[in-house]
Parts: sequence; structure tokens; C-alpha cells
Amino acid sequence: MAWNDERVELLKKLWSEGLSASQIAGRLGGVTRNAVIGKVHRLGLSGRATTSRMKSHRPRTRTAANARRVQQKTRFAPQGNPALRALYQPEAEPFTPSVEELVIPPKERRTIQTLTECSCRWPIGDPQAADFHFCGKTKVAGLPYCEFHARRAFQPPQPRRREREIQEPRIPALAAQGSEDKESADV
DNA sequence: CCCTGATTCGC
DNA sequence: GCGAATCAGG
Repeated sequence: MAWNDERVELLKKLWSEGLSASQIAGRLGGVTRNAVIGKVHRLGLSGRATTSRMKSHRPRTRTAANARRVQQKTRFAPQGNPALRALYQPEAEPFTPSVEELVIPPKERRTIQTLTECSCRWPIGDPQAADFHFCGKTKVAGLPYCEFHARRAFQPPQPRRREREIQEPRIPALAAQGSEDKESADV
């Protein structure tokens, strides 16, 4: 949605009336709170009181508090269970599973009834549906999943582009064999 | 957890 | 110029 004159005027008005950025975004529609704040800054009408010492030079290092928040929001790196933590490889390339790995042949499938001690407990399908089942392959010792699904469960977060660019370049030969790079599909 | 504005920087 | 992601704080 573009910032036409009309919308900008409304933005100025609401901002001067003291509405918060998210409230303004809600009234304008089609924009987020961030968009509103960004626009307010570019229009040069910011200066809404934030604690004065807040705006002085902000360190670029992420603080523990925000790191925790971000981590909550984004992805789960296992923290409690050492066995799971060992499996978590922050440097690993994300991978795209093949169809063969994704589809469990009906004969190998396990239901809650036929699940055994050593069956991989990765759920597949809609639990409400008749064909809901578990992977059923052999578990990795100490984990609830087979090797494939354990890796799947603890795939590292996709690095942000900014960070990615300062990382080592991908080697085509290695990248080709492991992954096609793709968004992580949901099962 | 909810929220606020401020800032950076890939696009 | 735009705005998501992030930061810093209430």
C-alpha cells in the first residue's frame, strides 16, 4: 500500500493526536506498526518521548534479553536435553527431504496402537484423519525419533541474510549433494 | 507475556 | 523510500 498524500495527512494527524504507531497502523490499514514508525521518521516528525538515554548510542551487540526473546519467537534450539543439544548443529545447511523420506509406506506405518518401544514417534498427517500415523522407523538411542526425523526436528534456524553474507561461501559441490536449499516444508 | 518508539539496512 | 527485524525499554 502506497503512501499517498491522503494517507500521509492522516498519519500526521493521528500521530499529532498522540496515537501509538500500532493504533495508527490499525486505522490506516495495509501497513504494519513498523511501517508507520519508519514513515514517521522519514517525515521527520518523530521525537516522541522515549527515555532520553535510550536513544543515545545503542550497542550493536544483541543483549541476552533480546536474544532470549528472539529465540522464543523464532526457532527452538534444544536446551534442556543434552542428547538433543548434541544433535543441534548450528552450522548445518538446511536440507530438503526427498519424497522417499517423507512418505512412509503403509506397511511401515505405526499407529498409536502399533507403536513399539523402538518406533520413531514422528507424527505424520492430521491427527483427526484416519490415515494419521507415526514414522515407525527405528529410533536413535535416547531419542524419540529416527535419525532422519531427529535431524528434521532440530534443524537450525535459517540464518538471516545479513549474517549469512559474512559467513563462508557455500561450496557448490557440497551444497548440491546435501540440499537444494529451500524453505523448510512442514512435513 | 503484552506493549512502546528507534534504528539498521536489504530491497 | 520502504519496512521487517532488531533493539531497548515499560
